[in-house]
Amino acid sequence: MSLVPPASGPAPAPAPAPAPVDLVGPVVDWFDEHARDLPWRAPDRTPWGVLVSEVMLQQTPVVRVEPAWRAWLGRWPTPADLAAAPTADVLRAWDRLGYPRRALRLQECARVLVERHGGRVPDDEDALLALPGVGAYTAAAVRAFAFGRRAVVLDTNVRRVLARAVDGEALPAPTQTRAEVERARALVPAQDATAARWAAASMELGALVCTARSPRCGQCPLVSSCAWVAAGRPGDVHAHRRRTQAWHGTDRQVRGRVMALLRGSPVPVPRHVLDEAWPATPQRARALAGLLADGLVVEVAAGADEAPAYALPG
DNA sequence: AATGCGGGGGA
DNA sequence: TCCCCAGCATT
Repeated sequence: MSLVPPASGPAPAPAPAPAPVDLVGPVVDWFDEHARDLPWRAPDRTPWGVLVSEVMLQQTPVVRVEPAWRAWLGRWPTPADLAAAPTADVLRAWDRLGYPRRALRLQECARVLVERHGGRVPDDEDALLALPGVGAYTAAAVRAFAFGRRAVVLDTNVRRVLARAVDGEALPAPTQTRAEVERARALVPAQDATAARWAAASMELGALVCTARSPRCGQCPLVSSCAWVAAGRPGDVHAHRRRTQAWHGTDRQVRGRVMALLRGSPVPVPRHVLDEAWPATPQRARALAGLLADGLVVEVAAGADEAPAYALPG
């Protein structure tokens, strides 16, 4: 067989682009060996269980989600169960997973499922995206992991794997770009089952091997083709644009303090008790106003000559 | 595109 | 200490 075009006839087609290295095969094979045994991957999982796990995992690490997820599903095994629960119970069960607005939205989501989807989780992309607290990532993840459907699952792990293996960069850009989504889409296998497997496998590789710090390249199924390794593992070109989120003394810390106080109190908390929780008055007022606006805290009517008290809603 | 939004644990 | 973690909603 010769690659030389015939001397006559139509002009030769332009040389085809070099065949892209297969990322899917090695990563899926690696996953078959190294996948963690997580409860939301168990055969008896439900779509609702998968959805709950995905919402909890939005910015909270797996090790902290796992026990919370077990307790949550034991208490509210279906959307109808969560929809009927007092919101204060929901926020207390959320405990310290962080970003308690997620708990509020998860309950709103359960109520929408009951009212508009017969108490079931839909497998339709648009229906999922319309649910409170469900964005592009979560909708895709639920489709892939709960229903085994093809979806573009692009989370922080997959972004990092592709930034390294394909772009040769240490870390992806701080904010996700349209081009990244399109590239990820082009990589997703055509078959539903394979696509769902690739989604789980690429995320797992990022979580266990291709980690943000101290990646374990010696254990990586892509090491021989990785552009970042080939380039000598250069530093992060986006480092100058990453701002570290301040924490101490921020409104967020005050909000967290107030929520912890209210979670721990079976009765409404008078204003003066909150005053002791955080001495800086303008900041405390700002945080409280924000919590009230978010619906995470309600003001409880007090006696005629008493200062107001505060509690979790519902 | 940029911000605000919790909390904890490993490097 | 710093930084990262299966993001979302709002501006």
